[in-house]
Amino acid sequence: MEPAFGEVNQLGGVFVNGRPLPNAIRLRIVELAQLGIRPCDISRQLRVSHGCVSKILARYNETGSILPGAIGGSKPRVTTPTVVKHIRTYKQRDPGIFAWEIRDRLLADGVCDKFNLPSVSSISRILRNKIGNLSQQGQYEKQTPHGPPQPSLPYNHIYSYPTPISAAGAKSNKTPNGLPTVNSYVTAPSIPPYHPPTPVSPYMGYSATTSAYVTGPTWQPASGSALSPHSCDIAAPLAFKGMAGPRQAIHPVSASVL
DNA sequence: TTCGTAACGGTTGAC
DNA sequence: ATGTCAACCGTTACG
Repeated sequence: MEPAFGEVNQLGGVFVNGRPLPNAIRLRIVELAQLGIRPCDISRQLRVSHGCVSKILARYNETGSILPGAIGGSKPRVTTPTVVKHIRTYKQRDPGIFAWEIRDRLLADGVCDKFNLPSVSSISRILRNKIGNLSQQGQYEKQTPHGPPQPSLPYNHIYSYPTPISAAGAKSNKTPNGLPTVNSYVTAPSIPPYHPPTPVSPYMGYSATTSAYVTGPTWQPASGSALSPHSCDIAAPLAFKGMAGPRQAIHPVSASVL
């Protein structure tokens, strides 16, 4: 269960333990830094620990992305893209093939050795989840081992912001009623750019300050920064220029195919 | 005083 | 359907 309210840090800011700061704040941190504000001042102003400011800024400098890293999941240890590809081929050539036969073939064909040979149940799962109806394949093509570091934009209903860029983060995967909202942030422009200050925001400090809502011109991050080169079109994703570093800053749009 | 970072308690999600 | 576990989270405290 997600907490309805977060905890309060030493600076009076609200956070949810174990969860990333909302993108609105992450973005604000970067914006302020680009405006020349010192990290320690950003920390105080936004009531985010300096450790966190430091980390977000460092990551931004390194990857160009304000997004948190991919949380959870596990790397496929055996079901690499190559393996999946072979399994698909076997299945295409012989739709009636059994998982254990596929397993044997992977070994026989040298696709896997005995150490990385998927179990029969893994193969079954691949068949089920990644290949399924062979007529509509292809969606799983060329994924990095960990898949796209699915920017965990989700969650956020507890921090909901009225800032213009909230489009980038104000999205929850599972709505309270359990409806899986799909990629709402991609189509974010459809949401009204400005709700008046939300009364629900637990971020007291943030919403209280005058600078909080980055209203109007103020928020325009200087000259064509990486944040929003063009203020036109899709608001959200622009914040994430995709110079993929080691961490692979993936563009939210491309990351959310489905 | 500022800032980088390890330790910590926490959540997540592919397997 | 459920449990495991390695990934990431932000805060705190130390240097």
